[in-house]
Amino acid sequence: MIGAKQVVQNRLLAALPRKDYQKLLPALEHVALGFGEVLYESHAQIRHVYFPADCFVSMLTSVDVGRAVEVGLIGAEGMIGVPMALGVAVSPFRAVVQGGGTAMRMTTVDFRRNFSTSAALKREIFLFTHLLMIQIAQTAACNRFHVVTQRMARWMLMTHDRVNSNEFRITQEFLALMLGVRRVGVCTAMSSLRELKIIVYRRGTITILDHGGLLAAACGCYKTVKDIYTQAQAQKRLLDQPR
Amino acid sequence: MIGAKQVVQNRLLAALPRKDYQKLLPALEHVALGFGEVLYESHAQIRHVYFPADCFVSMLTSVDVGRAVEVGLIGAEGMIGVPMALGVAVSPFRAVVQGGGTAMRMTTVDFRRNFSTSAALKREIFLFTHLLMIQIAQTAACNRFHVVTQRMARWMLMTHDRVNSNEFRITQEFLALMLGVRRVGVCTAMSSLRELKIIVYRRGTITILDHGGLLAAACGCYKTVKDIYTQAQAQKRLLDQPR
DNA sequence: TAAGTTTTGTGCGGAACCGAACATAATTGC
DNA sequence: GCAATTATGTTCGGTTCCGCACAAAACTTA
Repeated sequence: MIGAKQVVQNRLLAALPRKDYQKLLPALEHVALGFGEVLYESHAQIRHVYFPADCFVSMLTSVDVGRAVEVGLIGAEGMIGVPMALGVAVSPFRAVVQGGGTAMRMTTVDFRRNFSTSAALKREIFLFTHLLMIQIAQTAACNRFHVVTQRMARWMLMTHDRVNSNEFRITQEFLALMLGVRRVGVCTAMSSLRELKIIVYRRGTITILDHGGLLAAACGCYKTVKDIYTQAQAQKRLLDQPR
Repeated sequence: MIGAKQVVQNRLLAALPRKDYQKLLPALEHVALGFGEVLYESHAQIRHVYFPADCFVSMLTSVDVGRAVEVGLIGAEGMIGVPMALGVAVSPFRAVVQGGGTAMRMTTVDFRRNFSTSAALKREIFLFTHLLMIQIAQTAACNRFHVVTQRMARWMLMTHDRVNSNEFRITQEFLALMLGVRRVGVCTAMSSLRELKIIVYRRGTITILDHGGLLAAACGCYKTVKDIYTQAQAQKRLLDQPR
């Protein structure tokens, strides 16, 4: 079981050279994160950075009072606490655990020390920061142009990539909060996908039946961001080879 | 005239200690940027980073084909080419000069060298990267929740801050492209602000009459982001004092 | 001054979504 | 099994914005 955890661990850490990773290990703490857990409140001090293993986390920006929308979704491919890499210890976003699971975490103090002494860690985290920025910007455009069904399908695909399963737990109410729409809108969109036999669902559990159909139902924003992530990984492997 | 340019120059560079700035100077080139000039195409190689003096630049993200929306607006407070600071030499966004003027620029080669050897420059640029990320995320939320008039008023306020004038040139057509709406929508929104005596305009020129009124017409997103920028500046001054 | 170009204004039917309220179904706790 | 709770489904009037088309006004150029 411990061995298994080592295998499915955070990909950002996994990409580090063994030496750099060994140096980090003493500062890393294994934690279990439950659904709905709030890692950062908006504008609050960051105490730990998190490297998701098999959980994933929503980054939310709020406007006015009470209204919020998801601007980023981070799983095993990244880190929660990107501002720390930019020298800021305050999170501008609310970070909420969307899918429960485990993660490695590190205190900000440990992070600062390790970050400044590991060029490989810097490289990985800066690249991820760049990718996160692209994801957020694409979400901005997506929110402007695409209808609920498309955006919801995109959300399901992004989630699918992060849970590595065709099934995941989420209520319409919660999904509506992420997309910043009424639950009624999600309800309508979900039944339309069900009629097309793209998904099935019952009380808090969604199952993807037709991945291709879901891709077709989603806007291009999913593919756009995914391709950029994939490309970045490919280029990294290319860089790693000669060494 | 040369002296005047030195005074109104880019605030990010102005915040550097004299020593760091002197080191940069030989690599900096003064350039004039005209309205509509494209500094980066989306997904294209970055050749220079730009430090706006009295011009400002829109960052655009596109979806599908032909449809795009502004996700960030950068003036003298920042730099164009943030990905370079994250080790990426490709711009994910299209960068278009929105208000003509002058800027300092530096080749990517020079930037890489100077960036790695100036802790102060790093600190400034990383902080700005953080702020830009917040601006983009706020735009994502704004695009989701706020109506055209509010978003347009926000755009005018952001532009006002960057041109330091109550008057600036922009056509409804162009403004519609930035906000990702029809020109008709901008037309309606602008006439409603005119009726309220908040602005006047004629053929490509907008004049702000009532700044407070414009603030009230805009959504909170303007103030939210502006306050974070201001706060970051204040904290920097605080840090600088003891030295 | 006249013609051409650019910019701004208006009208219309339709689609998507909102707020609010209420109805039904599945699950949990007693 | 029954009540309470949670989740999903449906309806309705109203608002905002869309695509499209066309008209009017302002500025430029010959």
